[in-house]
Amino acid sequence: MIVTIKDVAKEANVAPSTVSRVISNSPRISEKTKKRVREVMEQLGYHPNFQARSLAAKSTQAIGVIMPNSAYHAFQNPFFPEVLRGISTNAHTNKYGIYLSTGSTEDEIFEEVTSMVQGRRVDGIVLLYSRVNDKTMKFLQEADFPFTVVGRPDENEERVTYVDNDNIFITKQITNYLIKLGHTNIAFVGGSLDFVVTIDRLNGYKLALSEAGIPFNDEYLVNEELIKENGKKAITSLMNLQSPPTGLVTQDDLIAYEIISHLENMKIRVPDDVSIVSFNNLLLSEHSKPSITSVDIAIYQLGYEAAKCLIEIIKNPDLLPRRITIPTKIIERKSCANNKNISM
Amino acid sequence: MIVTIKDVAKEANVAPSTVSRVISNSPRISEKTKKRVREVMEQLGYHPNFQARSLAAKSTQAIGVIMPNSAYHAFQNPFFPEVLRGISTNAHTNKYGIYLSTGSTEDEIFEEVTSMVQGRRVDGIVLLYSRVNDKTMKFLQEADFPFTVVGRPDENEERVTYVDNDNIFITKQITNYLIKLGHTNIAFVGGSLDFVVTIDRLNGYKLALSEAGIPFNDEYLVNEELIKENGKKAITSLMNLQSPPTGLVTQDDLIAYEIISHLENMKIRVPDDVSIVSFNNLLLSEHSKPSITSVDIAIYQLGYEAAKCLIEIIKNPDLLPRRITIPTKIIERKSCANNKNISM
DNA sequence: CTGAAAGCGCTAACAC
DNA sequence: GTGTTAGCGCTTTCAG
Repeated sequence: MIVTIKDVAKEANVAPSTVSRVISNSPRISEKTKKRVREVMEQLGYHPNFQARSLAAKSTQAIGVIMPNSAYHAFQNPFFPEVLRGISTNAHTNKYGIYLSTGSTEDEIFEEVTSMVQGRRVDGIVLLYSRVNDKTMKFLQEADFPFTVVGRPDENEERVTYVDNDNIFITKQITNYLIKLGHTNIAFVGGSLDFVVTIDRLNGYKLALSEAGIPFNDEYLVNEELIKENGKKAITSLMNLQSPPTGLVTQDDLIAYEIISHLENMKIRVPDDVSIVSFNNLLLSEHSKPSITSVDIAIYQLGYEAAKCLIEIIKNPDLLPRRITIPTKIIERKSCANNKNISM
Repeated sequence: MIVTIKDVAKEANVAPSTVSRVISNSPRISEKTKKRVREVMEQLGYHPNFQARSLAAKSTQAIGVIMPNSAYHAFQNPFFPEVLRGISTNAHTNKYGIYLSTGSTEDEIFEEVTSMVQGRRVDGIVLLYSRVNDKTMKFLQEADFPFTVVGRPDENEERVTYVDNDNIFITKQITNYLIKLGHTNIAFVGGSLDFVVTIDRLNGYKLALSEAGIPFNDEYLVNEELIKENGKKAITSLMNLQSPPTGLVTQDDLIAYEIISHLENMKIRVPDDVSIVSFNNLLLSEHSKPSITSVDIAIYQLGYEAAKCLIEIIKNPDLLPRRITIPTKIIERKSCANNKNISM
């Protein structure tokens, strides 16, 4: 019923190894026999068995993608499909399949990764997040297993290959943009400081402030999670500060929309009263009211390069680690205005 | 370096077959030896090799998820991460992995599916779309390979297991909602008629019209793709009809946002001048201006059930095909109003 | 209750 | 250029 390499070999009057070589298109086989074997394969409807091939060749032709499925990384966020699309496009052109893992907790992720690695389910792994002191990443390093990460690793930066934006720089830029519009009371809305991306962006923000001689005020630090839990409360308390912010640096357009909605409920207008800048430049941000000034971080590219580097490493494990920086672009729209209070 | 079942066997003074039985928790092994073997496994850091197991047992413990990566299925749409989350949650609790395939064209998808099936990469497949006359689905049926689909199959409905909303009914309902508000000029914005979901929803829409005695006008049929390509043009020509619509039934909140944005540019107010209803109930739709009345189709559930049914079929191939209908809910918000022209 | 041994379908030396 | 053969690591009869 199942047609194997032996059946093909018999039918084509060659040895199984010859068929195997035809499959891998070995140059040591004459075009004539290649042609004949391929015809038989076609005729018999032969398809190589991945498991058997993996077992014998010790390569699975699949890469694992670790995608945190947590409250932190809101799943309704288009970030993930977009990176995935990048990864899968590259993987596919290199004939690699994608094995997806979505753990909810750190332990679950760790468990899945170890079993993927030890059980040889995949040839390499791309990590879609970078958190401080991550045992999964440590495990991967210690096991010397091929992996790349989307984001900057917390530790051993020089020893892992990763793809990232220059988050410090770009956040400094976008904060400067607000400063140049006359804003000095600028809040930073970000995710957990367990994630390196948050740390980097916060540093960029602080850098811009300090270069402009604006003191850092930690009342202006808002945790994204608080907004997701109870946005109204979080925004209310922010705007009820003695000197409420007139500018907001947000990490994600989705959060920006939500904040704007709450502000409007409080009769605070964007951009008239408060200016807001954000990241990710979702398609939608062009059409929202107001349209949002957002940093395009080239999500697709991030995924594409991460897969590309990973496959290079798989093919040549001695490759030196490297950092790929994906350029970003500030897309200026209508969510920012000059600070009205500038003369105060 | 790699610890195999033999190493464990030697260390525990049993035969490899015994270790194998311990792994599958065979009742024929005494608790005593189970315990001992497990200790050795732990101590040696043993992890079973998936490939070898698959090859010998002819089961991969992985399900394939086919996700069309096309312009039609805008990838920035949160639909996919959300179904995926449902699928992966269920798969994971059943100890199945997820193998992802994202083809861009019909042929690419077909190619990937055949190779997944014939190459025994997966034990079953969930199809994340249903299109008219789909050769991939036909192939799966003919090969008698376990699969489920999210959406209603075009053909052989009674012979495949699928998970869907009652799209005809719910679209009729939501159209009725508009009719009850006094709208008679109601446009339908939908995707390609190659997709069964579009066909069903269009039928629901037509049903509502006909029951209300409103003639169907095909000038009110707008193709979603046109909006994605050139929304401005599409909306302009719709609103410049002799009698422009005062109500809109849209297939996706994302499209709704975009339409609203174009309408506002034309100084047409939502909901004052035009009412709009939509599907998917994205998180965001609560915060958009105006907030959108949308059908919650329980995307997560759709995925969860599709995976559940698939795994049941894999475990018991003789199971009869069945249809799972996931209930929907209309979430009323602020994008609709009574028709001002009602007295005209 | 446990062991021995024969594969699963393929690849990769090693021959010739 | 092509064939022979010995595994890859596991499961599964069949014995005992």
